Amino acid sequence: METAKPTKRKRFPNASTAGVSLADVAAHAGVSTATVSRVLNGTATVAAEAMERVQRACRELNYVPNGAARALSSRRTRTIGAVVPSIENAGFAVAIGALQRWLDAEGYTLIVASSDYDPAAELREASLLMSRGIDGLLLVGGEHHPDLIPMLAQQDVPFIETWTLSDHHPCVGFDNVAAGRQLADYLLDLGHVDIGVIAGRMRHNDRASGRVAGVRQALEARGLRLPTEWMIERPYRILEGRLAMKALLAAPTRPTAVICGNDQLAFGAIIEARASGLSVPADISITGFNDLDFAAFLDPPLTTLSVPADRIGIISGEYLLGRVLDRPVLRVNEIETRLVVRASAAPPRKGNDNGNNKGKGSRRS
Amino acid sequence: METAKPTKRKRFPNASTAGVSLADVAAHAGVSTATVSRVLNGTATVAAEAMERVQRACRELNYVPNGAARALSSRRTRTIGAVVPSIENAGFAVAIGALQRWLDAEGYTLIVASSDYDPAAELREASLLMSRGIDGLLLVGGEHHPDLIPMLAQQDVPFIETWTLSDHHPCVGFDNVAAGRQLADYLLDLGHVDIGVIAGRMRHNDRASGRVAGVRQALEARGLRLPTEWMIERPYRILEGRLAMKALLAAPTRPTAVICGNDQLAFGAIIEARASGLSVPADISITGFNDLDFAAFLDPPLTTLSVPADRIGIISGEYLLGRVLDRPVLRVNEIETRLVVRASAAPPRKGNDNGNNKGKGSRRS
DNA sequence: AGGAGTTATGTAAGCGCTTACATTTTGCGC
DNA sequence: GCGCAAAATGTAAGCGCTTACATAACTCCT
Repeated sequence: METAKPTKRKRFPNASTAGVSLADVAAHAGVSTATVSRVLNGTATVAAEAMERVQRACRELNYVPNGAARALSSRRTRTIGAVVPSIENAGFAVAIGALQRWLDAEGYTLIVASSDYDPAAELREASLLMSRGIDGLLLVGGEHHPDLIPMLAQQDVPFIETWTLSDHHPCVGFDNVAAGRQLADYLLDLGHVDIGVIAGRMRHNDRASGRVAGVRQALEARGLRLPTEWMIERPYRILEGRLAMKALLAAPTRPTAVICGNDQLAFGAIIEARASGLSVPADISITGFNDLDFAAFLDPPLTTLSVPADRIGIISGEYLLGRVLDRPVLRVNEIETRLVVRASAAPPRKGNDNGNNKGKGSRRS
Repeated sequence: METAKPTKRKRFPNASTAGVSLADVAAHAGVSTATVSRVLNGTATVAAEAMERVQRACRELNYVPNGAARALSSRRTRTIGAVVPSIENAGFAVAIGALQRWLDAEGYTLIVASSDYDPAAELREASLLMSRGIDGLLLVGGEHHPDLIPMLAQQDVPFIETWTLSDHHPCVGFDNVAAGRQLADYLLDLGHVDIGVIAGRMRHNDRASGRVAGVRQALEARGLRLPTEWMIERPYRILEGRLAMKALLAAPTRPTAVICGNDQLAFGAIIEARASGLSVPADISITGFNDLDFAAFLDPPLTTLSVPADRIGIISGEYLLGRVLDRPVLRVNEIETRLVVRASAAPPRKGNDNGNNKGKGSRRS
């Protein structure tokens, strides 16, 4: 046991060697592997003639670099991760699309995972992304599993919270409470006092919750409140918007205006209102959120709050790569939302005959 | 020079050692790194007691594996790549979403890149994905840059062409020509003879071209043809659908039915038709393609061809991982499309007064 | 107790690339 | 030509993990 014999073993005796390695390029070009690496990465001055020989060798050999080797030795993957609540949500898709294009131009790759609005899933996905190796991580919102941020700190992975503003963490977004307030104030200024809300799922969704809180604030500032039966939560889908509006119209009294958590819910709400014989916005005003692609084309064209989701994507990329590459970055990046007034909201009908007169007294604070 | 002195150098003297390595876990658990690896990957029998010690060590040390090291040594990245024409295209988004969820359940990661319908960009993106390391690649359609397939073969990367059927390559999809023919036959059976087409961009888009070819075949089988001025190409966006319909309505004679390349174009076409004073489908029938989320909610609800995009994603995953893991796979995977008849198409009005009587003779072959 | 076979575990090579440090080459001034 | 400084290039360690092969431990049978 103490005199273990030195042995010579072959590693991977049957392994395929189809790939061209950096060493092959170096031999072909007549330089060291270090010089090949320098040429490929632009990390040092290389004589023009040697550079040309290396580049020709890469072309002639059809060299494809091994990213895992590069990541392992450089301790950088040149990959950014993003965990979003739902990939199919168009707002996130726009931001992700913009981020992916921006990163592409910077020579970086984006990996996207989804959490289905569940903080435990977000933690799990983030952990998986980190074990695959990411140089930075985009998160959505400000509410996470308690182990997530410490884990990112331990692994030294820069992150940014999007669609929200934060007192402590890097962020790009807007004040969701103010956004909700803005929509409610717009309807209140039109003369509405009976305002309902169709929100997305709010559990673990601080953005949706914040906007509803903003609506409540605006109402309370005018001595009004949001009754329980006018507060509906539904997943962000057209059909769910229909079902939510159906529930609102079935309430003992009806609102004259409805603030929807996004444009898909608003689309469904409009369809259901009209199917119920109501005219939009004459009988009931409806607003959306996000100004998705189809919003302008609805009948009537949707009044909605526009969020430049592509800016969120790009600023996230700038922040994360700024951190990776030690560039100066802003911790807080506020973007502008914009109320896009189209035709789905109007002053309430005077002399309503839809049961509102009966409920008006009970909604004053 | 001949007597080079042996030197001892420190690698990364200032490197941060924040990460816990497999060696740390091994030391903590009192086993070799090989045993830790065996436990984590389930690649060999390990005594229950040792396994428990390893798992506890991972938990106590918050061990996060280094994916690059794993990929380099195992020659597997456990990552699948996908190059799609446009990430924001909802049909592709559904397929990608389904693939991503399926791969996630298999412990694999998906990286998505976009080509903007450009074969040169597709080649570039595929090459980048390969240098990052992918175990398989999803492609869209059957038309590619000539260097792409040979490069995949050289790198030994399994691939699959989606949304198409192929005589030579792995594929999952449907016959695009037959799909176009089916839509045209449906309208012809309703009695239409004056049929226009609003297609997506067809250059390097064999799917769109195939469907238009199918429309032409159906017309020609009945002694009809598709006039040049009724063949419009537009990017897949709602606004473009409006512009295309505007062009069709400005033609000397108008079609009584329009086949749109996807539901977004159809949406825009419906809006423009109605803005022009036409009733859909009474004055002009319109069909879409893909049965996107909003199709059923349009006014009138859209008649469209439904493609199970999620099936495309999942079957792609099964095929690619089957290849990676040496499971039996089918080269050709045909999926069913389905004509979803809603309310946007109807028999043509009798005794049309929109100029069609004048053009009828010139469209007979 | 010894031998054979099976199971469990350890050793050490190496996956492909990067880069700190060492060495060589080049250019310039005297 | 020599000396010095700067530029260019080479050497070799090692990033963290996997796994082929070697060795040790265990079990069963005679």
